Amino acid sequence: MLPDMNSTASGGDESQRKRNDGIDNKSSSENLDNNSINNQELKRKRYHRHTPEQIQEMEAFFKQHPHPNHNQRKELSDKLGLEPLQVKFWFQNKRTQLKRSLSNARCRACGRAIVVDGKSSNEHCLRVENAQLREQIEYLAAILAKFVGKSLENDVGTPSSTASPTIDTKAVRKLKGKQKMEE
Amino acid sequence: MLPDMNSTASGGDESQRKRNDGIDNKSSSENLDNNSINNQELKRKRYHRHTPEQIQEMEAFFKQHPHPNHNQRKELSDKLGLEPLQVKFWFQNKRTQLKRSLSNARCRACGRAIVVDGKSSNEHCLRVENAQLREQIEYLAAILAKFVGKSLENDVGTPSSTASPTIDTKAVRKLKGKQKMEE
DNA sequence: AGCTAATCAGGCGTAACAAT
DNA sequence: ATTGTTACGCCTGATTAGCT
Repeated sequence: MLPDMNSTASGGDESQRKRNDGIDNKSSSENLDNNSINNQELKRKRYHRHTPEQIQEMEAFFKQHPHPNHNQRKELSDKLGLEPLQVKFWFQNKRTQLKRSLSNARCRACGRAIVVDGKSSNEHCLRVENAQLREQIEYLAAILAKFVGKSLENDVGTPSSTASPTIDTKAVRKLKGKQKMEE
Repeated sequence: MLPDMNSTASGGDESQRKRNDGIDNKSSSENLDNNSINNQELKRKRYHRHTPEQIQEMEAFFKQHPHPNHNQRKELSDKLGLEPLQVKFWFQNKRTQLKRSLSNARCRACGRAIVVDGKSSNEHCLRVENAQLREQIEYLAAILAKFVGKSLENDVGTPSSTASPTIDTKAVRKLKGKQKMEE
């Protein structure tokens, strides 16, 4: 099923596609390409679920190795009749899901809570806080970078334009909520 | 998904190596395993540096827009004779580099071993690190305040208040990845 | 609604390589 | 040997498409 991609001769593999820069041109109907339908019928995003066996097997594997490497993925895909890429997707989504479910406990005020794989909640809280702090530093640094230009280098005395909507980073997105970037 | 971009038909490209956007194939190794001996020559990674003009131009752009969107990237690639993907890479690398240079904090009070690759980052270290991060934030905020004056609405100086639902972010991820599995 | 497969853009780490 | 630059892989988080 899935197409495969890749193709380079060397062997490798995996692929991930990327499409490009073009943004979305595709909006709209799925296939509008009238003339070439021949492409691949596979391409469609047909909804489909993996069989219970496949899921079971993967789930079992997941318990031992939440982060399979390419060999392991290949092995699995091979055994289950899925493509490596699908296996990869599955694990990714699984991880996300797991994480989401783990974070229902709240920790914010650090009132004790979840235990993330064996680490004490205390340590965990510190780590979280730490991560947040770092994020914030990143955020600040980003803004600062915009004002300053690039630190050393020529003079930087002209921030003149105050309006710079794009500051980026996830921190910003997170802080500001959603906001499309324009420009 | 698939296939790519043009893959089908087009055919021909080869001239310059990668043209597409999607580029991604190749295997390579990740960390641990590498058994294939056979491919070595194929994998050549043609190395080359962009010309001073290209760099200069991009750098200039970077100052104004560290995060160019597709259009901007395309425009640049067009003007400079690079592929969009290369431009993308360049900006990515540039951002990383900048960030690195901005954060020289490191854990010095703690004794310098910020990440002990085994599993022993104690609470103490975390706490110290934490304090330093706060200090750094304060510092950055102060500088920023000078540039911005008063237009910041939300206070930046108070971390934990920022709502970020995600509990484990990069810090955790880093730890997990590095230490494979514990326990 | 709630799930699940797949996609996209971006970040991090790192391999490959050139220059010092 | 170290550092800097280009390129790439894998990952994550957010979204989208398609069921149930």
